[in-house]
Amino acid sequence: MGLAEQLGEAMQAYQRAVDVLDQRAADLLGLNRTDMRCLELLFAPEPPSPGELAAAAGMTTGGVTTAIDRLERAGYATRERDSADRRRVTVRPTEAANRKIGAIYGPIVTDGQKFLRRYDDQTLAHILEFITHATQSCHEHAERLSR
Amino acid sequence: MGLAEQLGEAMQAYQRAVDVLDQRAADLLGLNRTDMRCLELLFAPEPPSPGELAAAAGMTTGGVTTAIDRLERAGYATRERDSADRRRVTVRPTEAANRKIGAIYGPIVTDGQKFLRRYDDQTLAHILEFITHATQSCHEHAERLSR
DNA sequence: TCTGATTACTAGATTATCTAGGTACTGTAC
DNA sequence: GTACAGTACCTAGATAATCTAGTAATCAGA
Repeated sequence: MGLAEQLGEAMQAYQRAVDVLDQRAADLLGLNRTDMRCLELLFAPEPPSPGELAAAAGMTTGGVTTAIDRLERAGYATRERDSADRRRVTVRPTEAANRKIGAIYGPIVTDGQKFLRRYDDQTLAHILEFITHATQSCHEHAERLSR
Repeated sequence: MGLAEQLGEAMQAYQRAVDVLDQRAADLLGLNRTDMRCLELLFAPEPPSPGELAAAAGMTTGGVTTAIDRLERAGYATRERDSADRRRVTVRPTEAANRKIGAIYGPIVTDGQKFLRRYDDQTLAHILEFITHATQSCHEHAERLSR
């Protein structure tokens, strides 16, 4: 089996591991997986509206409304009405959510950063390039599957 | 921002992208996310028992039983009773599940393999090493969070 | 051969999610 | 400015998923 093929399998194994970890994180936060997933999506570069969240999470807007209700009640998210278009709402993670998520995932990130010190800049650039490509690829294929 | 830090953010973005993709895949298979998650876990090196599946998926055995029922009914999994210990059951993905999952994720893997051709073996080895480490790290931290 | 532990399953209660429709707001055409 | 179509989010009731608690079958050790 070639290295590229091994890497394919490794990516799958990585996904399974992340999934188990996310479950533990959800347990700790007292959230079900759907709410956890919504919460993670709130950390995207632009905080989404409920509608965008519904599209990204593959839920109905009604379902998202109650999910946000739960996140808000648990203190992990806030709604903010858009002043320009008062129909629109922006959902943001709270500082508490930031902190708790940081406490859970932070050590893993730190671990990773430490591990990465063994590589030179060119190798790092290549890894970054690969992950970025994989991300782009996921977006494209998600798009493909939507049609 | 250093390369290692950028990579940290890239990994997060990657997770979000995978999540959206998984949702589309679940839609196509006609499964909810929990059942999809169980199905993915069936592709682990050793096909799990319902109990192991429950532990990995963070569900109760009762919940897993009905999830497997649905997967079986949909033709994606089969139960097989252990002949040595007749209390135990092994849950396996079916050929149909293999095929459908392949049809969905295969093109992405192919894409990735193609992209990887630009790297020499040493770089590939480093990327593989990084992903393997990240996987190991997830396992360890999931363990940490369980206590 | 008991006894206690383990494994998976079941029934009823709880919780989450969807469907369908409502309300509030926006922008456009008249 | 008024009516209208479109958009964004939310709500109520129905459906579906999940858990809690308890059961049956099997196993391993005294």
